[in-house]
Amino acid sequence: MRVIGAAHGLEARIERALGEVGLSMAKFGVLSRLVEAGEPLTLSALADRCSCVRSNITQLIDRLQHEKLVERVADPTDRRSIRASLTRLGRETFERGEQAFQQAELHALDGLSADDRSELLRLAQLLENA
Amino acid sequence: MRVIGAAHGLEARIERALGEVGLSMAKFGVLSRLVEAGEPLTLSALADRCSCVRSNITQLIDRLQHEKLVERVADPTDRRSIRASLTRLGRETFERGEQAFQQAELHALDGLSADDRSELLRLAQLLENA
DNA sequence: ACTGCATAGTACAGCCATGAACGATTCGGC
DNA sequence: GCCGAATCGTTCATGGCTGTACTATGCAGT
Repeated sequence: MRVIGAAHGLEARIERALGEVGLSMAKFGVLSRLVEAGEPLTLSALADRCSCVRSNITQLIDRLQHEKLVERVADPTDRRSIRASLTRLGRETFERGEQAFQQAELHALDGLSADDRSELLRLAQLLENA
Repeated sequence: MRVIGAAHGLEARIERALGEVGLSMAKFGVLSRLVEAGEPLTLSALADRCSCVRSNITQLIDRLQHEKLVERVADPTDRRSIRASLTRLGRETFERGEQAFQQAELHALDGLSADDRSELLRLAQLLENA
């Protein structure tokens, strides 16, 4: 499936761009969800929004915490839960990642006309709901 | 990037289909290259054709060999090289994987018209060469 | 021949993702 | 109030992928 190969190429480009600020797609995804939520999120909530399993989030947060981009904070209303909270460094790193991401995105679509882009988006949505 | 999400969905479907004959995309890819080459390939050649690094092939072949789908055979002309050779079981498993793969591929594109499919292919190729 | 360099495969460490199993907590129904 | 079911996060095993080192071998050029 050629489509998959093309997508892998795209991913690699974005991954490379994010790599320059020390992020991966996975880490950037987590930071994005935290930023857009505007408040610390439960690890389960994070797993839902990242469309992955909870054990994956555990590891991702482990690494992000180790890099001081997020913190684990207790949830006062449910002692089972742990919330991931963005640190200042995390928020800053996200913003730099955002720049790199958008730049890579634009650069990747250089060769496509505006019509092509909207057509591509339409087909992608069609595929997802099939 | 919505396109990447759609591609992941596709991959998951194919992966599930291949799973029913005990294969993954990665393993199926290796078997495909061996079948299309028609002869045992060195691990480096395999890495080139699979567009991945050699250490990845080492592990993949480890697993395939463990499942008796391929064998490691010495290369008489270069004592550094090791060739991966399809077993009878490997060839049979590939053929069953081929069926599952094509079926999943067709099923995934159910919702697209013939025009949409060729358009999708065109855009994918455009993206790859950008 | 010998030395130096490229190549082949592997070992190892790390990242990302999954699924199964587990202890801790919460909650619903009785 | 108590018990069973659901939920929370973690751990472990497995698989796929990368990049870096390392050994063994081949291939110059001198």
